[in-house]
Amino acid sequence: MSPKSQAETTRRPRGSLSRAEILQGAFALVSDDGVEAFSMSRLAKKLDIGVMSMYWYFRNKDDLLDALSDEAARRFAELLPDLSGYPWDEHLREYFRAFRRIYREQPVLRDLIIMRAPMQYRSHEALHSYFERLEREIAVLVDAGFTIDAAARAYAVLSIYARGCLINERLFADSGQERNSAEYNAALGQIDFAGMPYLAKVHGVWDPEVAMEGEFEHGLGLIIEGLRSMLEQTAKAPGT
Amino acid sequence: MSPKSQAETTRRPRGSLSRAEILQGAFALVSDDGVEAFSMSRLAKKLDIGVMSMYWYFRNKDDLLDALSDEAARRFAELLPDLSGYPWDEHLREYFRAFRRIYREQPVLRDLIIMRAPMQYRSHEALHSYFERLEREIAVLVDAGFTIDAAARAYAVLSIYARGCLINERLFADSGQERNSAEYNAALGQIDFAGMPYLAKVHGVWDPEVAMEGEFEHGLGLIIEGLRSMLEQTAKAPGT
DNA sequence: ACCTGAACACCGTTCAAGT
DNA sequence: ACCTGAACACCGTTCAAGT
Repeated sequence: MSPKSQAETTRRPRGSLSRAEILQGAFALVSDDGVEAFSMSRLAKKLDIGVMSMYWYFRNKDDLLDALSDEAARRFAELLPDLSGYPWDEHLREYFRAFRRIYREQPVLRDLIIMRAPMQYRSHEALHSYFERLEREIAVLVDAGFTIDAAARAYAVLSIYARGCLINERLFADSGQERNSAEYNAALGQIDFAGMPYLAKVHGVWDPEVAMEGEFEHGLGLIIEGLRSMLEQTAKAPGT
Repeated sequence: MSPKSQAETTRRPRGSLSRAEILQGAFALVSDDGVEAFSMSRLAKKLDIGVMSMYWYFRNKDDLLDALSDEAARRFAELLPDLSGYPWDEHLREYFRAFRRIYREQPVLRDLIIMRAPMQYRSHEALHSYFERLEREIAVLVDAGFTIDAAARAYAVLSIYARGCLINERLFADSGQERNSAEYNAALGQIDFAGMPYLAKVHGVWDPEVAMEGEFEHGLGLIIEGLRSMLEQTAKAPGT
């Protein structure tokens, strides 16, 4: 009956398993059910192996997830579009729009990269290609007149902001399902906005659904505007 | 010998337990050992009660943690300084400096508020006092000439940025201990910066320790600069 | 109404094998 | 060298009591 009935007592031959096969299965599992549903037992069952077999290739669960995040970071980098040719401000805007779009379209990548440690590039190759990307982004800003430091910091600020938005959206999404929309809206309905004239006019904005859409774009514009203002000031200042 | 020897067979009297006592114990436990170390069993042992006793007051672990976050949000609000009297830009800067300082000084609050769902204010009172705070912050910006919408969005952008920085610092802190500093630095050492002239000059900045300190301030200044620039443009535009 | 223990289905990992 | 099952110490929660 079960597909196992044949293999019930068979043991996998020596070279039949591999790091790559485990990672591939893990990626599929996280894709389908999310990181929080991922467990060593479930992966073992999916791959039809003993749980302990994976401990030959990975020290522990965390080590496996780290390798998985590294793989996710590689896939993410491949999805970034080529944006050469834009002026610096449009370049930044499009870069971080693409950044957000990719993570929103592929929740696996978001869960493995954004929601886990900020530095996923543990392997040498991944780290190298990350730095190359960074170098190109910094170059765009330096060519536009920013100092190297200002360029690096600008990229960092925008990254943190974009990551913050994605984390916010994620946390809202999975807490907002049952308990919040009910309890939160009930609590919200009871609020008396009489003493809060300003909030009364915008409190529609605090509806998560409404807020998130415009929010990211607005902050992106704000930070780029700050950069433009900074650039103009330093351009005037030195004089000679 | 053990303090339990007396009470070994005694059963707690009816009114001896309370929501407040459980939350207090839970807060202490999370303070001491962090959220990820928190478990129902540990809390029960600490309070010297049966594990199931807590399920009379809370539906489940998540429900308990939600209530705990609500309590944490209340404590956070009390720690915010009064900043009336500052001009709008200095006000924003000081507000979010205080925001970050509190969470850095009290990791419990950070773990319970920043690292969990973005909307912790489930109870009516907590939500109300949050909105009152929001109203005051928006008022500062509206008085300075911002539209209500721009003011609300400005606050949201700065919140997301500040939260993003705190999350980054947190994730770095607990992943950076053993595995990263060793493996990451090893990988970093192998990188050939020959083809990356800009990064070669700033890559000290990417050392987490160095980066984090100036990073927050820089982004704060950048966003406020963007706001100033926006304010000047709208002030000129309408004319009459 | 309030507190509890036994039992269940999970989890990650150690250890001592098997081949 | 590579794969495995039994066993351990945990976890959250259901259920069926106790008082």
